[in-house]
Amino acid sequence: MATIKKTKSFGEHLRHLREEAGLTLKFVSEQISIDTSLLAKIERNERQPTKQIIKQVADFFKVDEKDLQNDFLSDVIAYKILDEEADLSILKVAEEKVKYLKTVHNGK
Amino acid sequence: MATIKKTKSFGEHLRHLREEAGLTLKFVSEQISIDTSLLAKIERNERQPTKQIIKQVADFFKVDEKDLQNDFLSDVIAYKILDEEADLSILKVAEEKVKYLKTVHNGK
DNA sequence: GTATTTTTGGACAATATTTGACCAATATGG
DNA sequence: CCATATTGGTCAAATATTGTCCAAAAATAC
Repeated sequence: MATIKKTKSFGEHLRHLREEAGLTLKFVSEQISIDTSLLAKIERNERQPTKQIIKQVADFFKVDEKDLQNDFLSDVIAYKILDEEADLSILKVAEEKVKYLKTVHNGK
Repeated sequence: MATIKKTKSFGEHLRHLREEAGLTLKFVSEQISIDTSLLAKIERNERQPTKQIIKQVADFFKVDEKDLQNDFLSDVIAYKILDEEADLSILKVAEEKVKYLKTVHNGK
């Protein structure tokens, strides 16, 4: 019960913000000037938000933009892993690669 | 010195396999029937290998296909993080999301 | 119930990204 | 030099993604 759903998907998170504020898709989408259907799809993870949209949403709901961006990025990664049916262990490998690539410093 | 470079990029790994076998790009690319220049780019991480190509390479060098695939996927993730200049901590978040999404089981 | 509002879902053109092929330029090394 | 290996650029074609439009379905209110 006391389960805090920290690990919502990006879309669920968005929806949560909106519903908590008691607002409709139509209203919010108009405020940030995007199509209602597009926002709905983003909440259902059927469309990816652009950085622009993430910024607008963050501003609108007064949450940290970087946090939202990270939330979205971790979503992308999670879905990729599910997609490819890859093992979770590759995250560790990815982490080491990031460190490696950072030191190698070929900012490519 | 005794540093084992476990965390090579996918391309480096490929190149390593090829050079260890003492083979040229031309030869290997002909064996697996892809353009020499394409294979070169893959080794330099300038082109992404298709699953097909990964399979062919794995077969050719007699390495485990799944391993190669994972190697590539972790590369993709690592580059994405570098790209977005995201914090490594999002990997932990991604991990939790994978677990969450698996239980929620909306195999979507 | 039915009217109204909200949300979902599909179709689709527009746009963006990625791919692989081709070929020239550059390196490597006899 | 010459031959062979590798790199790098360009580009059309293939592929993927986007946002819009609109209709269907679901929820909410009356």
